[in-house]
Amino acid sequence: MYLQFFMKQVTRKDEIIKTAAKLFEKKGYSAVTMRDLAKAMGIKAASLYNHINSKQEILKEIIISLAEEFTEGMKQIKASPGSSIDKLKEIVKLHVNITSKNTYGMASLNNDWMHLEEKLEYYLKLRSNYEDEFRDIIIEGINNNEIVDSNVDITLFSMLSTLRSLYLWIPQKEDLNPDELAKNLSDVLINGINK
Amino acid sequence: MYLQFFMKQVTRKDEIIKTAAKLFEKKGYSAVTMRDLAKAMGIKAASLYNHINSKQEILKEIIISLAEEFTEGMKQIKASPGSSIDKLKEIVKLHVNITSKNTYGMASLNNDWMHLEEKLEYYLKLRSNYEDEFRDIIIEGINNNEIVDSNVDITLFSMLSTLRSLYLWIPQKEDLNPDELAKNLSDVLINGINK
DNA sequence: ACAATAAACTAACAATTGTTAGTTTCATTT
DNA sequence: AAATGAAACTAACAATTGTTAGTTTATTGT
Repeated sequence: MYLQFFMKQVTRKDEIIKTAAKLFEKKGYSAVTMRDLAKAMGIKAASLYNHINSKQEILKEIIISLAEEFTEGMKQIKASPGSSIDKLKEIVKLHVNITSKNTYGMASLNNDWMHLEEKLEYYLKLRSNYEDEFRDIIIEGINNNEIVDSNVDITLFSMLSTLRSLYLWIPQKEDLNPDELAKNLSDVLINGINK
Repeated sequence: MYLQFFMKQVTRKDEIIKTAAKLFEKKGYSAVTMRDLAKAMGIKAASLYNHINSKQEILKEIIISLAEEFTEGMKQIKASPGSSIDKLKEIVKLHVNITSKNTYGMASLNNDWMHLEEKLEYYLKLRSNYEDEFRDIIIEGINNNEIVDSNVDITLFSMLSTLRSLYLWIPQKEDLNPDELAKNLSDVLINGINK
């Protein structure tokens, strides 16, 4: 393959994972059978095992790679210059970008993480670290007099809930491009809706 | 039973539904077996069928009653006097109250509605009506110059996402009472966090 | 004491589950 | 032409699934 030097090869395994994510989004991990997945791929269930080791592994690949993307993004934002409000805007962008690229996977991340088993602990650690660093930015903003001094956890909760639900809304709003969505969303989240 | 005239009787079926909701919250509808549910009730799986007709029925009872509660609440808010902002505050209260009373059921409402089958269409209708009336209140507020004229759908999305995620946060914040939570939440959602 | 009722039980079922073993097909490389 | 390797296949498995039928147990009202 003469493309492999500058373009990441899409393996059969990748296709299976992508198709699985689509099915998981509709019915959830537990309700999707290996025969459902095989049918969606146009093959027999047993053939899937030439490419993957287990159903579990598919879920793990979907969720952990996304969780690590968020971790990496947060690390960069934390290290960046700019005000706390700027950093919050960057977090919004991070969520919009990752979710736009992989809405199906985000559904699994949000709804099926409890079925991770061996990787569950690792996932929970990434998630709680992420929330802690998010909270730190809010606290920093309050101390800098940039952010209004209301209940920190409620502020965090409100922003995170909205950002985590993005996967539900982005698919049906194709007219809005990611940059514009991120801008509008930042406006509402940061400035509120009161006139 | 001399209490039945002023207190609603708690039947065995009610206990099963309540226990099921707890299990569904942890692992999702599909991953919970009738044997899991029976074990949690301290009985055998077959005994459940003396009280319920099917696994499906349990899910239906959990979700539809909640959906109808929201529909009824929205109806009252719509008919109430007061500004659009007042109505939005009432919607926040509605969500906080219903979710506080039944966090487990709210998890099913959010994550397992797609498994409703016969009642799916009815549920989807209630939900889209609810969203429409929510949107109408926002639009009314913009026209009255109460609410800032940003993208209506993004405003709706942001508020609804936060309110729908309440079931994830209320259980771990027992110190905060519902009224105070509703007040703080309204503040953040309506006035934003910018100083 | 008797009958009625609620709520549990045992035993079993047909279907579906994730997965394994071994085999075949077919395009590419030697 | 022969060998290789990727990717499909058939057939089967042991376990688990929701559910039914028929029976036993305990409590309550007459």
